[in-house]
Amino acid sequence: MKPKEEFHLKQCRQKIRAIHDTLDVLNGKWKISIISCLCYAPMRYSELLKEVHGISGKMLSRELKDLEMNNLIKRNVLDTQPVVVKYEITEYGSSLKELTNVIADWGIKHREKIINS
Amino acid sequence: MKPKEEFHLKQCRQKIRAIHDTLDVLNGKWKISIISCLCYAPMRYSELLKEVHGISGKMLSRELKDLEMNNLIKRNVLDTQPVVVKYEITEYGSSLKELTNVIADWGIKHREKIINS
DNA sequence: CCGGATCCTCGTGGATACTG
DNA sequence: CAGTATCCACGAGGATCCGG
Repeated sequence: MKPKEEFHLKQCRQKIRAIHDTLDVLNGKWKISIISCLCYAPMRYSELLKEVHGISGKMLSRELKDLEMNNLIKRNVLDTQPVVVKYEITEYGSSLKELTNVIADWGIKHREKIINS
Repeated sequence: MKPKEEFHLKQCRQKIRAIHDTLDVLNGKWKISIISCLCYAPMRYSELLKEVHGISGKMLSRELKDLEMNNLIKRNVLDTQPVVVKYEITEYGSSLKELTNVIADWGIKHREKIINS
């Protein structure tokens, strides 16, 4: 193998490892949507349940717990009656905003392509 | 609700729909890695099996079939003995390159953050 | 070498009912 | 309102063997 190819291959492997690292944190089909949603505004549990279309209550609470563990979102319990819980994105979580934008942009293009074919 | 908030909410919903569209095509934990790999060079089945670390043969062939159906990659059977099969990225598939870069970049940052904490 | 077929396991995820 | 608990179905995904 030529040195140049070998270099490319090394880059490729590093990239795959990095992608795997990201997907470990954002696994499942909901987490990116939740992050994207909370990038716009803090939201309550019930609001997320409506906005993230198709998610069930169990999955939402599970995913929220995961995201909180990874310090991507923050859970705020407001001291009211009845209880109100607000989820908001952390500073670290907002570093994912570009990622969500790129994914959403491609989705829009893809949808157009499907419709036109 | 104020008009401005309502506008934001609309944007948010559209974005979530777009994200879902993308994830429908790139579901599972392997497709993005495969795409990223083929962005570097066309590869054979057995090469991908080594490069995409952890994937099993069954999953690889299944994912490749999915990606081919969505016109993101192309399967080339070379007329040799024994048979050689090369997978390469299509023009449409290469429109995902930016996406893979952004995901990989975040993965690298995230790994650094984990190590430093 | 490139997979397909088969069998098996386990996690994902929905539905529903229930608690504070 | 904001979840938890339980039950259940289904598909993801691994292991292994087989065929062109």
